[in-house]
Amino acid sequence: MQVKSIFEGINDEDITKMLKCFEARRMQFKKDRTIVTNIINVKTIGIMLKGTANMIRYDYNGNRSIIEKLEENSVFGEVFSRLGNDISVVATSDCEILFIDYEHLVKRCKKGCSYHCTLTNNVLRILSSKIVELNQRLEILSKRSIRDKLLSYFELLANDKPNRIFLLPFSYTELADYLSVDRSAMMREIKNLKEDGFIRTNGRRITLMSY
Amino acid sequence: MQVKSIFEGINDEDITKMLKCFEARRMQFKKDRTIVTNIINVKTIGIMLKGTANMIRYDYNGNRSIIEKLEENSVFGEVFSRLGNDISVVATSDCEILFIDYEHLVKRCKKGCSYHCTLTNNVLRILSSKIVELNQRLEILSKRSIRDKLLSYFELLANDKPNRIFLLPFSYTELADYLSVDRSAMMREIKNLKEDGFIRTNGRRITLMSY
DNA sequence: ATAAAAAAGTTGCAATTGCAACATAAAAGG
DNA sequence: CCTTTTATGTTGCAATTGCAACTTTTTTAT
Repeated sequence: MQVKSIFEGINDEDITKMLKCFEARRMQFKKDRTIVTNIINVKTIGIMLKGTANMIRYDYNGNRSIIEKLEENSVFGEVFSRLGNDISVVATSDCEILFIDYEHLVKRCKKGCSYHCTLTNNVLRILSSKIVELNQRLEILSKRSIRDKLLSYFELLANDKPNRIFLLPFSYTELADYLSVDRSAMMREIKNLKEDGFIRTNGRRITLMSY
Repeated sequence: MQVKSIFEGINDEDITKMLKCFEARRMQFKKDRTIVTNIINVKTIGIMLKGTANMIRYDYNGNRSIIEKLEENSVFGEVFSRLGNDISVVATSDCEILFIDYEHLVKRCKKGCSYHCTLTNNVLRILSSKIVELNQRLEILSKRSIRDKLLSYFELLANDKPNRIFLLPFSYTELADYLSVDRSAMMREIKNLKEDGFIRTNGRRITLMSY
């Protein structure tokens, strides 16, 4: 999530107070370690303080799906995504995560601290933007062909970039898992898109040609 | 959405007060009328008081996607779904909808009315359950074959039903649009599923056999 | 620096899917 | 009640996709 995190607009002093009040836990994970088994079945949310991770799922055929890419300040957890039994979060770099129980976050403390209001609004904003993201992803996955999936994803990435040049946030292998298609079929389609003049590529730097 | 609506847990008297405070508008729509053009580009949310509707999108190939089925007490709007330029909501029966500006809903009024807290928590709960729904849909659409899409959707529907018998909430034509697949290919696959003993059907009443 | 591992890139082929074009059944509308 | 529309059900065929099996390139680790 691109959001400045849950504590945006709250001063450091208050954040420190809250973290104590919420019994927040700070944890560190090495690259390639699985993060989420620690918080499963609990209404806990994680805030990525440093590093990156992928939220992934393997289906019974062994196909990997990348559900979400987590970056700095990303917020994740069962409330934000369906962190079901078969979903895990794997660190793609060394990272540091803050865990907070969702209940603490939402249930206003009796003192009615002023910053609680800001906090709740932040959570609302995060949930809203999460919904927007999910809908974008749905729009992509609802395309019937690999070509259309690629094009609508690229359109999303190129949208606000000058000259419609953007950097793919994935490796091509990961991109296939993100789009839920076979990697080799996707590579073939990318080649076709290049030949048909829809895109130009230079590694992960892609230019989406204006039609 | 299955949620009891935004006002759950708030007494009728307070609701009436709030509706005035929020400048809520009540509108009626005949079957097959488009609802959403009225609220587009505005941070307005709709609460379905009576009737049903579909949230749909047509892509440039003319394929219809059913994004969501709206029922009584469903809440919809840009905050809850990405009601973009190409998305519309069409009444599938005569219906009555309450429109409220989202800003009013979230921004606590100065008086700090007690029920505002309940309201905010309700909105949070609705957004959370919306996210769960979107993730379920994503899980279905991320399946690589029509067969797996059907099976995971049926699994969802059968989950809490006795004998795993459930009623399809769609016509088969709509189901194809919901799963983003070709209708005839889907019908063929349903036939295969029957022949292979995975399901039994009687119209829209489907039994998902235990494996 | 070099070996090992991962990613990118290819290709043939079989399986699945979408498309078009139907027939039949059911529902809606007057 | 009859007509018209919509939904369901089928099928052949062409196009797309997934799968498997590779080679080449790039990255990572020692």
